[in-house]
Amino acid sequence: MSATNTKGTITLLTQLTKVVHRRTTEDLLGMRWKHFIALSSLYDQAAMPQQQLCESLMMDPNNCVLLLNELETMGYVERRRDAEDRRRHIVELTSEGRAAFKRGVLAREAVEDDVLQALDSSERRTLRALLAKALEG
Amino acid sequence: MSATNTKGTITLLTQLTKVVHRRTTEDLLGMRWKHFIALSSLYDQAAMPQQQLCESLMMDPNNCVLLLNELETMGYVERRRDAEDRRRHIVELTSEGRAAFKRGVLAREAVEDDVLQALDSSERRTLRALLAKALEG
DNA sequence: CAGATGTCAGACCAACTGATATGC
DNA sequence: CGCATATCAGTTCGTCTGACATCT
Repeated sequence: MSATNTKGTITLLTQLTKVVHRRTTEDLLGMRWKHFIALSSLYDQAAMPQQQLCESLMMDPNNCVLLLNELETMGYVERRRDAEDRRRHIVELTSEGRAAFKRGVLAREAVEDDVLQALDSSERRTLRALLAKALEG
Repeated sequence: MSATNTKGTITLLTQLTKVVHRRTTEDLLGMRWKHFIALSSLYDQAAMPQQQLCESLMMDPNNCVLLLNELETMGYVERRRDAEDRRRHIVELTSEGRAAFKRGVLAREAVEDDVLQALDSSERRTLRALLAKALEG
């Protein structure tokens, strides 16, 4: 085992994520990071069952409840009962939530530029593609 | 803004890190992830000032104290006063710590294989290089 | 004395565990 | 009744803040 090989890919991954979180301030994003991630999932598919949202956020259902409580208080999402199965809640993005998310995207792009400044645009595309591929697998 | 572009690179980064942490159990690694990261820094450079260690771990000094207390209790590191500047502590990896780290590396490699299974070895090398480059910048 | 380093105690936040309520 | 979904309370964990001690 060489000295240069002691920092594995997932160690680097963890450390870069730490840098991202340090630089993504609530002021910059207009909301907390976890709220932004949640809105991000809802933006692509405006209404989805609460459970499905939890899964896509890799969050356990208990935490998801608390998160949605907060988002609902902020006026960014709404929960309504599924008519077909009244145990389920359908989560919907409000127009206010949609607008807040769009504002956040600009902030995220700024952080991304900052954190990935050492990479040119081709390298960034490659990085993004590799991360996406790893997550699919 | 297209729907497929709403998940930026740093969002994917965050989510992949989440997957990693879920799969890196304490049992598998033989210690907690944060302890492993600390030993990793000390492995390359067996003795270093406490403050420098904190910085390389991107951790604030207060937390670093607590972390080192734990590692010292486990018998993996030792702290001694710097003779040249008695305010400073030099942190040293013990032979026991060295051995525990080596065992952990095997576990980490297994998790890495698991998490990055969708990527071939060339893609993994590329990913690792891009992450390292971004962290240097 | 001022500044640097390290230590600890307390507050604070985020995540997990277990119990409860409702509907299938 | 057993199972699924959602909710909340309590606990636990990790991190941050502020006060203090030591040393230059």
